[in-house]
Amino acid sequence: MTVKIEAPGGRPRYLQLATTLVHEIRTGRYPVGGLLPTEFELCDQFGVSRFTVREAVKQLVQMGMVTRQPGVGSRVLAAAPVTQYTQTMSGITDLRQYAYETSLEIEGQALLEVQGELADTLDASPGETWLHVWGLRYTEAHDAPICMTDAYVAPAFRSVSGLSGRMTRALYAVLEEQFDLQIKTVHQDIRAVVLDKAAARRLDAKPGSAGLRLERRYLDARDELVELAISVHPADRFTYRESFRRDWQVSM
Amino acid sequence: MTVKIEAPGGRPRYLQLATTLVHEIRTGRYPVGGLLPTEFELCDQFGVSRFTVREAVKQLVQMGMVTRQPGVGSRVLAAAPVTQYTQTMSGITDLRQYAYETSLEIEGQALLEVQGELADTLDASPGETWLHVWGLRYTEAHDAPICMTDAYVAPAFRSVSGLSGRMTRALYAVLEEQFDLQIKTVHQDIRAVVLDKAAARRLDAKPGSAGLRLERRYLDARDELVELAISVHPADRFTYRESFRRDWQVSM
DNA sequence: GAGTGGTCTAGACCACGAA
DNA sequence: TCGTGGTCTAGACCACTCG
Repeated sequence: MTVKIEAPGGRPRYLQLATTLVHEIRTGRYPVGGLLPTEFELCDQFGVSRFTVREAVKQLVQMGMVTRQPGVGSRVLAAAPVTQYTQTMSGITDLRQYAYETSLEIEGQALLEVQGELADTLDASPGETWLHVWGLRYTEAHDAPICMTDAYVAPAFRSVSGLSGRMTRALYAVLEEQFDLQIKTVHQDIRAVVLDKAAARRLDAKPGSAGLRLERRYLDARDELVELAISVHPADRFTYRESFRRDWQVSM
Repeated sequence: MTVKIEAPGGRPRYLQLATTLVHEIRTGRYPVGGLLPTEFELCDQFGVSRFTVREAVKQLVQMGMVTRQPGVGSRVLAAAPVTQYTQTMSGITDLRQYAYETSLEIEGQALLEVQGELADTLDASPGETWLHVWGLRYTEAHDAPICMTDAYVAPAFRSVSGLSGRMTRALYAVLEEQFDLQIKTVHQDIRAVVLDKAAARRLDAKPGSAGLRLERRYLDARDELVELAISVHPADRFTYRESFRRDWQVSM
C-alpha cells in the first residue's frame, strides 16, 4: 500500500510518518512482539527517503514503543507510549538548604549469605554471597547526617575495593569503573516511613518522626541487578527533587 | 584548525566528535553562554559531513549542555552534563498492590486570591486569582483513598471546565486539551510528612503516621507555571515508583 | 549470502532570526 | 539579505544476524 505524505511546508514528514506508525501499531496492524516493515519497505510504502523513515522510527524508539536491532529489524514493544519523559534533569538527589555536596561515610562492609526476604528482594538464590556496605551520608557542613544507607552488591562485583572512609562518588560509579560495566537502568521506589528508635538514633532524629526511604536498583545492559541501595532520610532534612522534560512531537 | 578523525571501523565519527566537543567545552574553548561554531564550520574543521556534525551536536543537546536555535546557532548551556537519564519510564505514579487504575474524586473548587506564603510558592504576585481544586484519589476498588490532592491552576487557565465528579485523566492533561498548551517541564519535590489529625481523617489513616507528599509544578514551553499540584499519600498505601534509562554514548 | 539496521557523504530547499 | 539550524533526497559502505 502506498500512502501519500504531504509536501514540505507543513508538519515534517517524519512526524507525520511517526504518527501514522503509532496509529497502525495501536490498531493492531503491527502487533506487539512482531516486527515493523524494514526501513526500505517503509521507504517504498510512503515514498520517502530512508532518512525520513529512520527519523520517524526514532520517535517510536524514544517513546519506548519500538526497539531496533541490527540484522534483525524493528520490534514492536508496546502499543502505547511507555516513556513519559525524555530527559531527567538535576540529578537524583537534591537537597534542601542548598547543601549539594555530600559524602558517604562508610561504617562497615561484610560478605553476606542472603536468605529469605532479602534474597527475594534481591531476586537472588538463597545462599548467594553478596557484599553488604553501610554508612551515613553527610553534607559538607558535616552536622547531622542526611541519610543512612545500606547497599548490597551482586556476587560478581563483591571484590570491589576502595570502599572506606569518606566517599564522594556514588557506589555504582565505583563499580562501573572497576569492573568496566555500564549501569543502563535504575528502578527507584520511594516511600514514607516512621523512624524507629534505632534509626532515629543513627540519624540524630526524633523517634516517631517521618523518614523518606529510597530504594534503588541498578541494572546493567543485560538487566542483571548490580546493586541495591536503600537509604532513609529524616524528613525535615531532605527533600527529593527531580525535573523532567517532555519532548514529544508525535501527536497521538 | 583541522583535526583528523579516524576512518570508519572504530568508534563512530559522530561520537568521537561529540567527545571532542565536550572536552573543548569543559576546557573553556567554547565558554558557557557562547555559541559553538556553525555546523558548516565544524564540517570544515573536522573534515566530516554535516550529518556527522549534527549527530554529534545532538549528543550534546541530549546531555543538556547545548541548545540549538534556528537562525542563531548552537549555544553552550553548561560545561558538564545536566541530564542524567534520557528516558523516564513507567509513568509518574505506580502503586503497590497492583492497583494501577485510579480516579480523582473532585470535592470542590474555588477561585482564590493568592496571598503570602501561597503566593510565594506559586511565584505569583499577591492578588492574582488562581483556581483551587481539591479532592481525593481512589483505586478502582474504591476502598480507602490513596491520596488527597490540592491543585492550583494559573489565572490564564482558571476557566477550565469539566472538573467535577470522578476524573480519570490528569488535570494537566485536561488543561493541555482545553487550552491547546503543551506541558514541557515538570518539577517534582518529594518529602515525607507526619499526618496531622485532619489529614489522617480525610485519608482514613492513623494520626501521627507517615505520609508521602508530592509537589509537582507543570510548566509550559515558555517556562510559565501552569499548575501546581500537591498530593499527600498514606505511607502504607502508596509507593512512588519510577524507572530511568541511561543512554549515554559519549565517553567523558 | 542475503538482508538488516548503523553510519556517512554530498548535495538540496526551507523557515526563521539578525543585521 | 544573508546565514542559521531543520528537513530531506539518493546514494554508499559497514557489521551483524540468520538461514
